[in-house]
Amino acid sequence: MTIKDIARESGYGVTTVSRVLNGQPKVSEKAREKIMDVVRRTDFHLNSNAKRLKQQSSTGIAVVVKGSKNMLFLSILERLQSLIAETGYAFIINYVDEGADEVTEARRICGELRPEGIIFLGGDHENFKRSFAGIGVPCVLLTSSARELGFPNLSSVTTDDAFAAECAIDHLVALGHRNIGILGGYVESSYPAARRYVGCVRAFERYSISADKSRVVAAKFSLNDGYAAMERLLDKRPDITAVFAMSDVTAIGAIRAIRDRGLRVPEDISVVGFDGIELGAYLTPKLTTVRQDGEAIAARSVRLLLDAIRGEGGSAHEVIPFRFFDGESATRLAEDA
Amino acid sequence: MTIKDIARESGYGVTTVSRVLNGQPKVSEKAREKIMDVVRRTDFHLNSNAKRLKQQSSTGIAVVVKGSKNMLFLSILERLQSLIAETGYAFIINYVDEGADEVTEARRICGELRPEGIIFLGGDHENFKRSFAGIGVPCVLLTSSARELGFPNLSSVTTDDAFAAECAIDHLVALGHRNIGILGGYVESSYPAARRYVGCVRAFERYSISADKSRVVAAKFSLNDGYAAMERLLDKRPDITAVFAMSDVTAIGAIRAIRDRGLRVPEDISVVGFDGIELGAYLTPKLTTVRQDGEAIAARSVRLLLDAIRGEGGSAHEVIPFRFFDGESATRLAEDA
DNA sequence: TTGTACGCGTTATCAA
DNA sequence: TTGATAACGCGTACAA
Repeated sequence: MTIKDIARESGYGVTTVSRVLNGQPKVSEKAREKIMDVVRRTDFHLNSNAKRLKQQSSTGIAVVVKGSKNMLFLSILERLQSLIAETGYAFIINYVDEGADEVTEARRICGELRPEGIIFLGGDHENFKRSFAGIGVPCVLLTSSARELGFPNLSSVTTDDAFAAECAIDHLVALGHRNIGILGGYVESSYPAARRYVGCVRAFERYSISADKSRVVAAKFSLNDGYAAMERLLDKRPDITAVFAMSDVTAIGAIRAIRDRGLRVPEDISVVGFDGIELGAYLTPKLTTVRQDGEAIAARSVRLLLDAIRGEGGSAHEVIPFRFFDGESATRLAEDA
Repeated sequence: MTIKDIARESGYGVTTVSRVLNGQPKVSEKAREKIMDVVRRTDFHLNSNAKRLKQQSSTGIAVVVKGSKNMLFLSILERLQSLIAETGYAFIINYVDEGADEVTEARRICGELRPEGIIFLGGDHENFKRSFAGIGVPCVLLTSSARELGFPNLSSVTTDDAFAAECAIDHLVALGHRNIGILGGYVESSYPAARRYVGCVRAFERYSISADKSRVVAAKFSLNDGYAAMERLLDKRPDITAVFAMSDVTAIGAIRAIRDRGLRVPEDISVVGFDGIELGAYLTPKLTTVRQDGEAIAARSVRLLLDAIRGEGGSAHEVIPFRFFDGESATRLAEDA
């Protein structure tokens, strides 16, 4: 069943059928009705491969997700999909492992699927430096600033990670904590993790707290990595009274580890997370955290990408405001501690 | 940049280039090397639109997800994506709201994107009865049996929902509970919810417990719906001592609601969930639940779909075993209660 | 082993 | 307002 069949069936030519199907003007009402009639009767749909081949356009918008355990990504992803669905683009999703090279993967996708644009949900700057030059379509990197990468076709939307982390540490210090552990992402490969670490150090310096490496343990943003990292931290520094986890899932894993050691949260160890996933407010204690505005991040990034696809405006690097959420998982340090 | 350019550049014809690019035999080693050389140098990729147009094939495998709040779906989705990635198909994802018509949506997708097959993650039998006949490609429905729908191109992979729910109730009864509330999905539109309810009733009958409708509250599978449903249940039946929630996220929402009323879990109210999401074991108390084998569900469904796409084997309806996970959120009914 | 030429289904151009 | 026809880039009969 092709446009030719519809043409024959309706008594019109293929051009007219094409016009009707694409809602173009310059078609008589009579022709439109007659053709739509046949189309409906036969449940005909345009072949998008042929259409895109002809129009030199492509499959849709590809999303490359790095690290699927991160619940913030999941909520952003959901938002992205509904925003992209509204535009009529297909939504092609690809998960890559946290250790994988998302940019090389994106190049492969570009070659095979020819997306109009790519959204990177998480990404390693090193990979971008090494391979991004080969990518021609507009891209947006989320939760990691690409400003200093300086690619003309790469925008980014982020939270001010350093400042947000600083706020988290501020909060803990204000509660009397000075012996604070950090469960981080991998600072070398994760730009947000690096920024958050910078924020921590900045706060420590302000309070003249030594930024002791022995209180920092790297962890992927997942429940079990948070758990394992917290165990290591407790082994190395049983004296800590508070922990800042660079993602909420890490924090949740950490809380489980703390409890499995027979300690309480927040009485024995205060925990502050990062992300502000919906789940946090359902936990007991409610997770104290820095809330990234996933909705806004998704909305802005789609906006930037669509503008870039339309050729309007070059690359932009936006910073979305965060909010500190004062939950119950961090409390004042007991006087006698 | 097309294969013509590569042909010209390499001094060979398009056929040879095409053969090399598709790894076909009947090409001299010299030609292969020379051509691959040019391909690499120019970073050339085949145009998938043209390729698929020619091969009458399509975009990839579409996945229609109904109800994105369900964390079990998320883990299945992740698994699906990596399995499908291995096959070389593109992975096209579409979320539809829990109230929406996923089958009509799938028909739209079929028309526009021409996927080779469709995986439905959740779905309403009514929608399938009404509109599925228009879909020609092989499909698999997950977490809801399509056996009685009887479509030749619709397979399904499920858990034995009725039996699993029965086990959950058994567990509660064994702990001494007889006044058990149910936080369910919408029985009219969700087949798994209906099956789970059947299992509950079956268990109640065995123990001569009245299956009182006043102890049943419908809820979508999300945190806030679980919360709201539990509030309604507590209003209607403050005398319940245990709750069976038809999904883990519902259970987590319910636990928050119970605690916000000043009650304890499990001391005052025992809670059993359903799904067995990874998170459950990180909560305090650890969630007692029925664990669906998401990994196996994903693996089997991809297998079934690929077989069907290759024209091997018709529709099949598989049931994946579940395991009861005895956590800490359900405990023995206090004697004096 | 290699090349020529055609057609996949659509849209764009141009003439009617 | 309409229609014939030429691309779009690829795979593949068929010929060499």
